[in-house]
Amino acid sequence: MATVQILNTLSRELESLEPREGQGKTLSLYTCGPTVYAYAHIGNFRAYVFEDLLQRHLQERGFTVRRVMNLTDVDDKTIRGAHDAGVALADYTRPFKEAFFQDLKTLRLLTAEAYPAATDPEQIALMIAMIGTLMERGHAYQAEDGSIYFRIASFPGYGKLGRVDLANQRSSQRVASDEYDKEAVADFALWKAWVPEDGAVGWESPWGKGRPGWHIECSAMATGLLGETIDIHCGGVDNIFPHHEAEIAQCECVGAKPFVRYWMHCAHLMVEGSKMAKSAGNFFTLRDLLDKGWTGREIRYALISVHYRGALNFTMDGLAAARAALGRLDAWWERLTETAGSEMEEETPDLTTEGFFAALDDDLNISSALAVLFETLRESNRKMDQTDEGTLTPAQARGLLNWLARVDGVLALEPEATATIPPEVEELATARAAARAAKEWKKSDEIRDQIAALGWIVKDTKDGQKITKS
RNA sequence: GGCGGGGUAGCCAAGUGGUAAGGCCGGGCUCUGCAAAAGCCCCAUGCGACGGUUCGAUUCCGUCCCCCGCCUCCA
Repeated sequence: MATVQILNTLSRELESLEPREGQGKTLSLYTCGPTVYAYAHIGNFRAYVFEDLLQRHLQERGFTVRRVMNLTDVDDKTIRGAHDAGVALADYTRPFKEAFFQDLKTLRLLTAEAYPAATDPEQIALMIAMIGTLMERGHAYQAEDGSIYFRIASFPGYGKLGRVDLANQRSSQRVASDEYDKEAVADFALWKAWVPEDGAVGWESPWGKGRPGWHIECSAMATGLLGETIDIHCGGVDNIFPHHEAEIAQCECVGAKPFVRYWMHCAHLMVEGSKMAKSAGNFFTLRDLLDKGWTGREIRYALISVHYRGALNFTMDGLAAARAALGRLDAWWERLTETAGSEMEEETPDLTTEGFFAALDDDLNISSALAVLFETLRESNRKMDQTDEGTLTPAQARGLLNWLARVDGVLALEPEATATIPPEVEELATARAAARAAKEWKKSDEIRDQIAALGWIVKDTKDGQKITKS
């Protein structure tokens, strides 16, 4: 059995993914979710698609994956958004949460075991309890503004994930302005005391009314739902520091040792060669792309086909390339299905197909995996082109289809269910077939135009007409 | 300034101390009444630059150039 190797951000080394003692083949996976103050953008989805690929491949390798993803539904941006819209916080975030779940479906992302939200009462209670423990142990303190801060000086391990030496940091201007109450500039908020701008948003706590800090949210949810030690924790590289660093500090000071065994981070994406930014006009939500006519699976392909640790340059050309590649895959799939016919016995063709999974074992080397897929496509097509003894047998085609089903368990790129052809189009097609049989080409072409006018495309193949939606 | 990722054909992108996967585009051919689709074939003397080690380097070492990210709440 091959082992799955991944690059652990903590060690910066390739490590074999092994479950904990006594956990059988179960791995827990915590993934940082969206802040629901707006529609998630294509950069966010790059991370989610990477995590989905990871989960699916682990499952293919026989692991049971317990995954949790959080929803941040209270922070400065959501509060400001609700205030500007003149609605309650929950009413402001609800549509974005719903949209998020729709988007997950569009991109064919597996559903997590739980999607805890920061404002869930039980999560707030967990966070308060955790902060209480940190206070008792001297890892946190209340500042003059009433907020609770984590005392970084009390945790020597701080900086180990991001390899950050706090003594050697350039002081940035945005730190200096409002953080006047803290013992040290790097100390981060665990509990933010209520201020008038918070309006109706706030929860009672032993330290007064307020709301949780961002970092404590993930710490509480992760350990609360998955246990003190999490196997894998993922996110974007920008979360390494300070977010994940803070999570480690909080959890390990409360008792989890270690908090996370394997950290994995994906690189950012760029759009048309530059950093995605609203001001640059290259900022896309998933919806924006759907409106431009791209499909979820095309976007999924474009996002999944570049190794997660490399910067991904997301472009319209890239989407077009995804569309073309998928079209080729679809045609092949269909051809294999026809060749296999009703044959159910499978025969393993003489092609090195297992390399697909072996490539993914190597830190999710998707490029090599896709290379195996396309090489298999070409070689089997070559066989199907041959009419004599070199041809692909139905049993071999069945074998390839079974392999393809496993491959697609990981890639999730199967064609959309074909739309049913309306009766009037069906009738026209029959008439056209008759005209073609009679070699009445002009009539045949006219009917083709009529069918096109109804939104369908006719293609003549050696096996007769094929009708697809335009 | 510190830390990290990266520079491979028109575009995207693997990879290896021994002579460059794969995808898209492009070209050719096959199929075909036409069209479209599809299939097959072809497409990097070279892997940011310059040195060095080596029988041999894109791959190792050194120097340099460029791009991107993080440095306190952005995937």
